[in-house]
Amino acid sequence: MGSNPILSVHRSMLNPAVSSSASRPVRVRVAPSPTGAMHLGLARTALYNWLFARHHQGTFVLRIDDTDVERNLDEALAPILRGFCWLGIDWDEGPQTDGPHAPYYQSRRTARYREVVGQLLESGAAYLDYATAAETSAEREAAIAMKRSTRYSRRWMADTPEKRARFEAEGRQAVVRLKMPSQASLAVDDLVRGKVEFDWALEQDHVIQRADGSCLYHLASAVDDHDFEISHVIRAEEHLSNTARQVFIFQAMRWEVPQFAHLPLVAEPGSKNKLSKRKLAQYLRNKDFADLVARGRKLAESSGPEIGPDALNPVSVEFYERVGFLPDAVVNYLALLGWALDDRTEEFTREQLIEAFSLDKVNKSPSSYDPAKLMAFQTRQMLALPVERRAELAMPFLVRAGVVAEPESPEARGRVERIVGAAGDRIKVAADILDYTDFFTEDEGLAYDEKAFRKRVCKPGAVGLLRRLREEFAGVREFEPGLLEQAVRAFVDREGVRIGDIIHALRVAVTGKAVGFGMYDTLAILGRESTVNRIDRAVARAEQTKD
RNA sequence: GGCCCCAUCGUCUAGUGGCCUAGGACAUCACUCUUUCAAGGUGAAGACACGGGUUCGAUUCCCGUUGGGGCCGCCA
Repeated sequence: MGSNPILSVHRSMLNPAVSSSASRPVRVRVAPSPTGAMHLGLARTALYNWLFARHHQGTFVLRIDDTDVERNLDEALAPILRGFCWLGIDWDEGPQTDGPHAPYYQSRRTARYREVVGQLLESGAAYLDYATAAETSAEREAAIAMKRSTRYSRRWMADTPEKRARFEAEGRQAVVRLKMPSQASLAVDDLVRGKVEFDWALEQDHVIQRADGSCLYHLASAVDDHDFEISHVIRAEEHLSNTARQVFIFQAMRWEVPQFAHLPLVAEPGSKNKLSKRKLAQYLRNKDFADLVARGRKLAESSGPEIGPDALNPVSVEFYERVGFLPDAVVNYLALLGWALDDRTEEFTREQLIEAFSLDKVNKSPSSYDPAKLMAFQTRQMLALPVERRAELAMPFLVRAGVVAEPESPEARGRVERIVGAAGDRIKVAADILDYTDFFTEDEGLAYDEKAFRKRVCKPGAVGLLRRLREEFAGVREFEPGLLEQAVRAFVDREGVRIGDIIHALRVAVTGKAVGFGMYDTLAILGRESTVNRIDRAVARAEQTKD
């Protein structure tokens, strides 16, 4: 049908694309419903809205879509607000800050919604419907079974006072439905997708108000977008099919329709399905995702039960905060998940992002969340931080794990700085410090990797070398990496062995493990006393196991 | 099933008719450095879903096919 140019010209004349010609001040919003956790996808949508607002010196509104009042608002909202704060996405109007259109909670705007419902009813754009929920769902199922359109039959529509009286005599209660047009179509000029068309006849007569007078999402959303003077509705693609019925409300009310921009979905690792909080078990099959989750588990082990399930789920923003990601790294990664400036720029500060961001460079196809790539941004930014700062970020994890006492001593601080310095990019997120708590354990409590111990320390000749090296260490002027290296090199020369012949045994003796940081850094962190003690202990242990 | 959307390396992407023997990043692999593990250095492999048009010329425009996704609630 689109192949006939005359027809399409004709059609587009009948149905001019919806677009606001008047340039209004930029006002955007993100409208989370309080579900108790901030989904990564919401974070990305919020970020794009925020960047768009900041780029255009517009206003970023945070509105709480809590028309479904079953949940405890405060409890469910706090983690979401916290997510915004942590990411550094600040809102100009919304909870706490308020603003000219307060309140920004849908649950407190019901009077206004009812007013609009009244007007819609009056103009004939909506009608009273007396079907029960059971009746409509039975009808819908029958339609599906017969492979017919599931559009509501309007069988219980009360379009005359008589019908209304009759239904009410039956004890029925009315909901309010939108009366969708039965012909023509709507073309929406989407800022990322271009022209999108909807056939009105296929649109459902959506319920906008329940029998108890409470209003539903589509109505509330349209009313708020109008009342809050939202100029651009930037939201996820899952809302694309909702657009027609919302535009219908705008048009019925003769309101100026905002511009729409539908963002590609944030998809699962390695698939195009919508990323979901509930599919954690499945995502664990992805190695990079599993690595992330492992960090959360490690953290939970070390710091006890105050950590809830959302904090352990990388689909939720809270996870990244908990395990010590840098918010800027997450923001940088998320910005690039569905948007790119050019063929090479990947690192952006917030300011650069604001400067560079535009909707016309947003992609159309879903983008899979890739934990490995996020980690690359994180590692890069982490390593760019001075060692003092990284130590500062790591410290709370050690305190919570109970290996550093509070208030921390200058000695502890110095030691953590040395550990962080020696660890280099092995500490990618702040919680990774938890891999190195052995530096804080008592010498007597050091556990050994048994396999490594046998291979390295129980090796013939190793014990003798360790004994003599211990004496060497006892005499080193200062336990400092450079001097330690000199001492060890001199030692192996004297012994006529290669450095590899002793260093592995030494590593296992003092750390219990086969792998670790640079040997001299390790020794310097441990200090003379621990080094000597640990060698003694390992030597004794090796001699015992020999028998 | 209906409607809507989408389609470049494994992943994120550049590309808007000739600059493309398709560029970058992450991941992968190899080599190198090395006291281990990382990191670093060097290099390699790796994509325009398919079929028709339009055009002197298609990754790029059009149509179709296939594939993927979203929505079809008295949820948001």
